[in-house]
Amino acid sequence: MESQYSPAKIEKQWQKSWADQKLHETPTDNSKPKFYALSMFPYPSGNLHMGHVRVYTIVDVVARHKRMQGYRVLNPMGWDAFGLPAENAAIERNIPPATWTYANIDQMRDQLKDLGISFDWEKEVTTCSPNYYQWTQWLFLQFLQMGLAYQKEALVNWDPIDQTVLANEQVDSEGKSWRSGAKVERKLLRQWFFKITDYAEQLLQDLDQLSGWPERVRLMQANWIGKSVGAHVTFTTVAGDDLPVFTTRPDTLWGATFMVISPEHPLVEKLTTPAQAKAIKAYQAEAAGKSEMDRTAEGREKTGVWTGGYAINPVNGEKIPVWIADYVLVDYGTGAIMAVPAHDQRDFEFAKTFNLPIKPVVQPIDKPLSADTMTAAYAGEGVMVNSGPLDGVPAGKGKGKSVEAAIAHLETTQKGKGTSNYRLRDWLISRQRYWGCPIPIVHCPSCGVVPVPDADLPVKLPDNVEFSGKGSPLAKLEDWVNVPCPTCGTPAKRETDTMDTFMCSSWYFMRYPDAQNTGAAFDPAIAKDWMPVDQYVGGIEHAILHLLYSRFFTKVMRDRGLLNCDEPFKRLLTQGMVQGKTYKNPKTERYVIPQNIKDLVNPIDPDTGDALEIVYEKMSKSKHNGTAPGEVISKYGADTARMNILFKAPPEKDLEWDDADVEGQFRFLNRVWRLVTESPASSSASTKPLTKEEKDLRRAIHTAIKEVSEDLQDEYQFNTAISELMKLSNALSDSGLKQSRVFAEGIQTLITLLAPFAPHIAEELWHQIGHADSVHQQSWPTLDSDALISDELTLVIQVMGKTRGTVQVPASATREELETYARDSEIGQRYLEGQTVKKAIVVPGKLVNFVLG
RNA sequence: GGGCGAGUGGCGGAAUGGUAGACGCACCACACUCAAAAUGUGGCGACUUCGGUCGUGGGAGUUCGAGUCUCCCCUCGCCCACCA
Repeated sequence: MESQYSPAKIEKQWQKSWADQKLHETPTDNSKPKFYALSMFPYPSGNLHMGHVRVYTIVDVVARHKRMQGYRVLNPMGWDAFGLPAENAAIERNIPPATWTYANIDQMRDQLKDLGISFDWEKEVTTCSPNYYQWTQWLFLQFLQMGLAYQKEALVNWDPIDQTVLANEQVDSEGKSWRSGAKVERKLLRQWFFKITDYAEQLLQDLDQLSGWPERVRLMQANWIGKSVGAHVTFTTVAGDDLPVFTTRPDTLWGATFMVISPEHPLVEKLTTPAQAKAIKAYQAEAAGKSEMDRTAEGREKTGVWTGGYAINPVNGEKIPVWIADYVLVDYGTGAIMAVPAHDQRDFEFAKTFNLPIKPVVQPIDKPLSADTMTAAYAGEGVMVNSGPLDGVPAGKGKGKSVEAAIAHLETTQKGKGTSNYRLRDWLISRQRYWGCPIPIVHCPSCGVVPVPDADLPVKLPDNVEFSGKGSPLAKLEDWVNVPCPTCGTPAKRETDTMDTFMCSSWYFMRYPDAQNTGAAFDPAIAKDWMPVDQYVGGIEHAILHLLYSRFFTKVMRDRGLLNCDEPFKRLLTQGMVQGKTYKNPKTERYVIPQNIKDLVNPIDPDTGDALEIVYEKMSKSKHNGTAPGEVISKYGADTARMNILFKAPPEKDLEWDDADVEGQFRFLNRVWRLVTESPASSSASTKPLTKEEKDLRRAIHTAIKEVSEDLQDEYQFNTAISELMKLSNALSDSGLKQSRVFAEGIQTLITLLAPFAPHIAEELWHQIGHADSVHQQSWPTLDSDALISDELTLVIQVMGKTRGTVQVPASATREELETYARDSEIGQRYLEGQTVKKAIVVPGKLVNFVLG
């Protein structure tokens, strides 16, 4: 029994035992309440890193705790397996993407199993497997049927070397492709889109339901959706074409002195006069070469060209010039603005640059504005002037009255209407890539866009593809591309674009509860039972895209009758980054490899002799600051790795990983091991009343139950939960009550409370103290609140709000008695001698504060 | 420019308006050892005339009492941003 704690020996053994017992399989017994624990599934890069260890450990503690609380828990895992790295591997190493991906998955699955995470592997999903992407394709067709998937010409990032579209995230801040390094072009291409904008208002409104989400994630989503309230106003070109604009300041319509439309606006050509044609063409060409990043950079000088054309202001019939400028974006609003230089800073700068008229229509009460003397646009309060029917209306903060009045005027005169505009744009889902889910569409010369019939799904990715790195390999496969039209049978061509991988990850959590279903994406009854996810855990980097897309999918599936929840994730925990310890030379800005440093406390650069700074930064090879989870596990065991990552910081905060700290956690587990294994196998079965020492120990035990339970209840505070376990362990060691039944209760409690955090050692010790069943199938310890009651309490004595000392008093003392105890105590006498007590503030159970006169 | 967070010992971090620094790391001393490691015990905010005094980024305020609440300022981090 008194062997040494040897994680290598026990961890493998228990992992196997749990798998054999199918301990983590999702129960099918619906009598228990459900709890769906979900962690963001990883991209199978091949190696687990510390960030993975952190998420999956967190979700595992939650899942194990919920099981012990009597829930039926679903804790699944899968692989976000499509994506560029597999194609790059194929190009660089001549390995098929599938082979590379599946090998990585096998390796990472083993690494996850080494960590002892209680995933139900029966529910595993892999997005690149045909039995998964068949249903991604089916979902695409549902969207198509619902009118939520469409094709349109769009300006996209085009890499001229690799000949593919790139996502915005794949273009660096200098507008270059992350892979080829080529300057990315803006190219107008026919692409597939999802109409997420139809759900913009719901996606915004329903953020209010998400009280279990971090406030900042909700704000980020709200920012991203970017609702602005204003009016849609139709200007007319002199030639008679409608030229609508969106504005948040319809009250300033009378101050519009020119219009600006984006260089890509469809009316540019028609508006341009022959004299201006050359300048316009040149400007358009220049704008096309710039990435959106370049065009929208702050502080840029205003540029633009007059088309030579004019438009009519609908409210006053004024004829105003129409310019093009790249600060107006084609895909925001209507791609055109009315410019009110007197009250909008951008318009003001533009007017100053090109010497265009400025006409104030809001006058501040105190000092009137004049177009000649203004140095900046005025956006403050005032009274409407020069604005026809609006004259005299107050324009204030929030622009209240004047905006309402303007909208009312526009609506009665039918020149515009109040509306909202969103920053959110439709989701471009097509990619000219091989390693993605094929879009199940056939383009037929006579029938047009034809969906592949459900019975013919999945449209499988062909094997034996050549990877050159230039363009989409699918487009070059003649015998794959050429197919008969599903409708008319005449020769037609397959869609060669694949889907954005975010498509695959937008519904994986709906698939998990029914992961093995071969006849449907999921059984709606099963999905309705398990959804929504009760606790989602993942990185903050997905705060916008993945979470927004998943929310969108959920709403669409609900509208399709396949789900009955509005939101997919009831609670969200965004865990912080795991940073590594770096030794940085502040002079040379270089990172020094730790092995070269002898003194780890006051390190010196071995090359230059400079003192090094210790800073924690994101783990990366170039900084020599990565620690592979496998190294920690083989040296100290998974339990120590888990404990350290949970203890070092609260889950939402960035965590500074230092290999040296691991020792501390290993020491703690060793102490627990010795505490348990060196205790007598049986304790006295006495029924005598408890001694004071026993009562004290019992209070420590139940305090631990209370604190750990609370730390796992609302906000997850694993770090303080573990410190409570340490306190309990210390209390047991210090108690000297090894023979007592209370001590036995303490040991049993300690092991049970420890189980979610360090599952292997808890299981081993549970068996060592004589149990045959699994600790993970025990009920979570129940709190005996009577055990928390103490006969005595420590009364704090304050004088004028300053703490002067404490005194032990009976817990039953009344207010008056507490005051007397404090006054008569040594401390009280010392500080109150010769003083007049004006009043005494008594906080029962806490303190007495004497206010002197 | 707009919005949201956060600033506590050498370090990570604890603190329902009520003994600031729990728990741990590092460090120091002692015990055990031929020695080291491991382990155990004790110490560990600063100043101090050993009575105390000061101390949670800075400044004011509310309160019997403020790390915590209010206002102003500083610094750092994140999100959005020529968004009409």
